[in-house]
Order: sequence, then structure tokens, then C-alpha cells
Amino acid sequence: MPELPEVETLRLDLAKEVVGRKIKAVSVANGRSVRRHPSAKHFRALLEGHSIKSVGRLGKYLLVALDNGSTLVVHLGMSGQLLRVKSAKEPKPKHTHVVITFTQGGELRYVDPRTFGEMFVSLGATGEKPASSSSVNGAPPAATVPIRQAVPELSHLGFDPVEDVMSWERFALMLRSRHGAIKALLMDQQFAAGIGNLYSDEILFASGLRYDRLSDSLSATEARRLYRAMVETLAEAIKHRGSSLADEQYRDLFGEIGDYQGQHQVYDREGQPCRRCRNPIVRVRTGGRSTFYCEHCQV
DNA sequence: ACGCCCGCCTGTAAGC
DNA sequence: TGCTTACAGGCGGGCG
Repeated sequence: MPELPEVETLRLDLAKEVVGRKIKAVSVANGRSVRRHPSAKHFRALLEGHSIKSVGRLGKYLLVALDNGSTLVVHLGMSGQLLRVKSAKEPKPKHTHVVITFTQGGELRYVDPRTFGEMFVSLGATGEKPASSSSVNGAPPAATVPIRQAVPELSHLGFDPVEDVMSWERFALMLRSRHGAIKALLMDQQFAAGIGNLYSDEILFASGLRYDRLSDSLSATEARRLYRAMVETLAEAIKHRGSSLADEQYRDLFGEIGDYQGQHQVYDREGQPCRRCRNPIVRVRTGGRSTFYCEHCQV
């Protein structure tokens, strides 16, 4: 379940560890992880011989920019891990589907037991080098424009709550333009990119809002609280290097677990006392997934 | 437009 | 103890 904070933690470490490295070889052990390509060979050929220029992120997608203008896109799905190892001799974990070897030594391994995740190389909007960093005046936040040009496959994604700063008034307007349960909206990647089941529950607790409040029913104060809670909760989780739960197995680039799970107010805390009011945290199932909340603190 | 379900997957854990 | 079942849920697609 890596969500925005976990992917951002990976991005920050990748930026330090792999930028400037040249891809010597790529091996694919499970083609399902590169299913957008006609073959594993096709995927490999697009990567081999190219150097890594920078590492970006949009929602839950990692964007590894290469020196020829194409972008290696990585999504971890439910159980994906990206692991940086110094030596190829280190034992390979089960379900290691893709290995990228660098000319300078060391390798990057993509491990994903459930294969919900994927990797693919995007050639950009026209298959040519994307424009450097020109901004488009008006509506969408400028930061997303180059990314959307570089990776048209991700053009359906909404704003990134960490990268794309906006006024709470604008956010309130976006809420009012939709009708439906607020939790489902937060998790809708076409609305906001990067929030999943865990962080939507934490954000809603921090906002004092129930998961089933209708998005167009929020007062201006509530919308402002939700916006601030969204930005602050995600930022705090990034500071703590993301959440690792007992069953989930999120690991960072070095195989280490995150630290934010200890800060959780509601997620995976069914029956435990609310840290604010001591009433037990409630768990309900909606749309096939669990929602954790406090009946007293969230209205 | 929205809610809800399925299929895709494997590892873990609870239930019988 | 051993088998079966449920659950975890991101994402895309379908249906009502």
C-alpha cells in the first residue's frame, strides 16, 4: 500500500543514490511487471545505455527521467519495493521481477509479490524530448505541466497535494463541484493523486470529518480544515519516512521500515482508544474496504 | 455522476 | 494439526 508519503521517501533517496548513474543492463524475470510493453526485450532496450537525470513523482508514481528525454515510470501497487543494493551477490528476495544494473556498480531491484505494480518507459507526448520547464499561465499548477508532457500516460491524474500548492478557497471550489462521499473523493486519483486508504482515514480524522460526509456539504471552515489536514498529514508522514504495517511490508530503498505507523490516529486501530477522546476507534466496511474513524471526534 | 463489484495477485491469519 | 476461507487494496473496467 505505498501511498504518496512512502513514494516520496523513495524519491528523495533515489535522487541521492541513482542520479548520474548509467544503466548498463536490465533483466526482467516476470513480464507481468512490464505489461505495457510488447515484450521484456522492448522494455530493456529503451533503458540500456541511458543515464538517470533526475527523479520525480506524481501521486503514487515515481518518474525516473533519462538523458534521452524518456521517463522510467514505476508504480508499486500494493506490495512493490524498490531496493538499492551495492552488490549483485546479495541474495535476491523472492519475487524480484526486474533488476537494473549500473555501469558504476550496484543495482536497483524491483520486488513485487502481488504484481499489482508495474514499470514502463514513457517516450513523452510526441515521442520526442519534452520541453524544458516552461510554465503555462492560468489554471493547472505549473509544476505538473512538464510532467504531463513527459508522461502522457499519467495525464488522467489529478493534482498532487504535496507538489501542487493551491489556495484552500480553490480546493473548496473543487469539493463543491463534486457530489459524493468525501473519502472516496480523496482517494479518487483523478481528483487528488497519491492518497489511498490509510492516509485518507488519517486526513479525515485530522479534519474532524466523517468518511461519508458529502463533498458538497462542507462549510468553508470544514473545507479549509480538510485542505490543511491533507497537506500537513502528508508532510508529517514524509518526515517520518512513511508507514510500515505488520502485514504490509513497505520498505524504503535500503530495506528499512518507515516510522509513521506509530503516529496513526485511526488506521488499523479498531477498538483501541481514540488518542483525543479515548472512545474506541470504529471500523466499517464500505465499497469492499475498511474505514477507521472516531465516532466522537469526526462528524 | 456516483456507488459498488470484479479480476488481477500472494502472503498471512483466522476459522472449522 | 491441516485445510479452507477471508482479508489486505490500487487500478481499470463494467454495470446499475
